[in-house]
Amino acid sequence: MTEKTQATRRRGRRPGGADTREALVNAAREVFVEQGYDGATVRAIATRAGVDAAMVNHWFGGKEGLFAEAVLKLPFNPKDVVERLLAVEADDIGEAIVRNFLTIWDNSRGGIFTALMRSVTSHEEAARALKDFFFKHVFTHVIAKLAPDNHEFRATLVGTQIVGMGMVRYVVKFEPLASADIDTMVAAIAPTFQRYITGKID
Amino acid sequence: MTEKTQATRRRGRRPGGADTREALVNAAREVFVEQGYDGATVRAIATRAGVDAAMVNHWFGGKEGLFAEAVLKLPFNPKDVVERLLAVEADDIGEAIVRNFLTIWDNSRGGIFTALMRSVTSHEEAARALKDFFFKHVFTHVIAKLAPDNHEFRATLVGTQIVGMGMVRYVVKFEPLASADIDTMVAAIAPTFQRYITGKID
DNA sequence: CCCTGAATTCATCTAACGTTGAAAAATTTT
DNA sequence: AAAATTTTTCAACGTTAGATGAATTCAGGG
Repeated sequence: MTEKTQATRRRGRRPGGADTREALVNAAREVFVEQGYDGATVRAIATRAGVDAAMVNHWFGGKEGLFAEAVLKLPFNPKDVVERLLAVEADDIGEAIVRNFLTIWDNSRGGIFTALMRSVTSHEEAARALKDFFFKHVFTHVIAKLAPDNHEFRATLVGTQIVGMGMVRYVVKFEPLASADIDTMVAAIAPTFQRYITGKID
Repeated sequence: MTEKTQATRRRGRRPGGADTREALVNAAREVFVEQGYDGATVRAIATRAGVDAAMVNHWFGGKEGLFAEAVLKLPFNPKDVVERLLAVEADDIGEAIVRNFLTIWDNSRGGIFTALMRSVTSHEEAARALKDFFFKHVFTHVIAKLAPDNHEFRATLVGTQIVGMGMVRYVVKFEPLASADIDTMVAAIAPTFQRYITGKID
């Protein structure tokens, strides 16, 4: 089995357009998701990418640089989400939030969300990144348009329910919520978002 | 400087009733809070406790045992919380939840909560502990008494908002929510809990 | 078609980790 | 008070991590 059709890897530059850099970023995303920052080893990432561990240093200056590139550089495409959220009527914003985020996160079976939370709880830089990027750029945008007052406080309230929803569904995986279909989640949670954005909060 | 008033520590049993075990548990709680499971080193914990790292093995069988003892053994006294929550009227349960949890957690400036989340996101055992212990024993108790139906689903909904509240307030520390006083938090979030427990969710 | 530079692997290096076993001192038991 | 037990430090081991420098191979410009 596993007949050696290829010669044993020799050193030196590899032929063809093999994009080592991209292979590393993809592998890193996977391994960071599965293992967290500390648990993920440079060697494991390099092995999965099919290259030598030294390439991490060559291309990213080290593990930290690869992490910044692979995990902190948005796996959740905020532009699209913001656009879709800005398109809905004020009364439908709660439902839109639940649907959009659950759809995105369910796609990776929660892996991306879990990785983000692992980073946020274990990595100072990641917590700042989430704060500045996610909340400030995504939410105050949407909320400044729809909320009557207290934009910033309302944005943080929305944040609590978003993060909590993901934590229970993907990280702690508490049933029956972890397996609930999206319609059920919408019925239960959308009113919370709706009130945090357009309702009375004091 | 640093005149050596004490003789250099010699080996052998120390005189007096110095409780090494307890010193280790306390130090471990601090270091696990600050560094998470992987980041916390046995040596750092032992140094803070003022003893040798080998004592961790002697008293707890290893790092894992110390973690179980220091972090997984309830820093939140569930008995008291459950009692207080069971005492309130059905219509006041939302406010009671916000007040009780924020009061407890604010006491440690969020350190205990942060440690728990770090453990939950990085440690399988901790996630299970939170699930079985916190949700099942604490919430289904309170909720089974007050909720009309769907006890388990309602309990998980409550969980989402509790965890999210703590994550934004203590871990990500997003303002203005992180510094909001408890009355403000009650006004904003209590209705969410109230609805998750006694309201319509489908 | 050579020659410079970029890409890649390999073999190490150093540092840090959790753990262990033996030695020594204090306490407890007999 | 001698013997047995418990507590503690110390030195060291085996592992594993991220990083590095030299050697080697390919690509591209003149």
